[in-house]
Amino acid sequence: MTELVIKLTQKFPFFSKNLIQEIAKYGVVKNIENKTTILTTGDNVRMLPVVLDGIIKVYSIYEDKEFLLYYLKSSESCIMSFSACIENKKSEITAITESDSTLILLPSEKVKFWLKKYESFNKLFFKLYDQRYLDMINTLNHILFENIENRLLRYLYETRRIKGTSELAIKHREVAEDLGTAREVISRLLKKLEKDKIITQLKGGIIKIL
Amino acid sequence: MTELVIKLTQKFPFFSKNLIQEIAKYGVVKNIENKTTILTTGDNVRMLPVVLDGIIKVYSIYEDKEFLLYYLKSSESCIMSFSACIENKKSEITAITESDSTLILLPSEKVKFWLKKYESFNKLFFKLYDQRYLDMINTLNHILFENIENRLLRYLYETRRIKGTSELAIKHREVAEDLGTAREVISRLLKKLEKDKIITQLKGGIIKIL
DNA sequence: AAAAGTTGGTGACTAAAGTTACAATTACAA
DNA sequence: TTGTAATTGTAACTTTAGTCACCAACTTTT
Repeated sequence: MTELVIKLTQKFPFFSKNLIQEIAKYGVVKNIENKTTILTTGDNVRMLPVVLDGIIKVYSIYEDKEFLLYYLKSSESCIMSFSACIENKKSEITAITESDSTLILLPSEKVKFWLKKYESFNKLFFKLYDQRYLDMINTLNHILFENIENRLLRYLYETRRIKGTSELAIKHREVAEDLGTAREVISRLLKKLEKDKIITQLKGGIIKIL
Repeated sequence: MTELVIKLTQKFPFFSKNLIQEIAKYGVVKNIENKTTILTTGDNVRMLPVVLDGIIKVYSIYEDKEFLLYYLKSSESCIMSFSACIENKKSEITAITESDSTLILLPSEKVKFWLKKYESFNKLFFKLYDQRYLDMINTLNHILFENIENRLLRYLYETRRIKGTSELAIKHREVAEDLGTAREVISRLLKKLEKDKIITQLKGGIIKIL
């Protein structure tokens, strides 16, 4: 049993031996370093990326304005790439690694085939769609009915959860883009959160959640 | 060939004869009159509604505040009911008929079964998820980066498209709820659009798009 | 037809967040 | 280390939209 098979089995315990074998055979493993763009709006998607290790940030871009849609973690795939991939459409999103990551790229033809052949594979994507859609409904409600301060707090807590650390090395500018607002607004609010003893800002541009 | 089979064949030309037969056999057709709630947040979903005729409005409700997620038209189904249905979860949405409508209710067990057995059935739901997700990304960008006036215009044009008429019988209060804003704001803006000769407001609460 | 409820119109006010403009600080490279 | 670029801080201002208060018009109920 190769290392890849072992890893795939760990990450996808609900996949059958056969499916794992096929994925290992046709998938292309790639190590990608932090802050690398793996997909941009408009790209043709011929291979579906699935995350083995690392974190990937998925953005929508609308008239030059970014907005964070979701993070991809280990064992997850990007539903927007999935749909672009199986329908031969162009990518509607931009994906950037947020840590050194390992992906496995699955050829779109095989993805379509596995979708028919393996129920567990099929189910995974329905599940991802569902999660992402519910998530989107929440995001939408937050944008509509909550003020930015709460959205910022939510963002900080969520980022801590995803990254697994309370010390977030992230620029104000980036936070602003992720939330679809202006840098000044974030600087102001972070100062306020500091005053309220919810965070501290260490030197080196690190936001520490208390 | 029964009337139902004929109708199903029209609405779902990509479904096989067998699938159509099964749907006709196990589906329950319901005629539902305008403004009827067919599903509320928290309901158990044991039957998946698929629209044969009519229009259905699907809402999310967040702390008493409604927000229009999408309209369902003929040949469409509600992905949120779908996911609730196949995973035995409770509904996260509220659905209300916007015209006298005909639905066919599919038992969740059969839905799960058809999903495996019929590729065309499986594909339909992936397609719906995809459409709805892309739609959501757009909505999100509009909320974040456009002012309410534009969002209102978009809403009016979209409603005209869905309803197939330029004379929309809709209350200001309802428009406000759909867009997640306040009634006064809508009244003010509709007056402005009237001044700008983009709409007129007829008596009886009808908004006519020019 | 009078009363009660619903809907729409509007001015005045408030709050929130986006913008401008620039200063201060920190990081980085020559 | 010194100059340059990137990042952060902040005050003042503007804009947008949400809120309040109230009235008028229209509808429905009694």
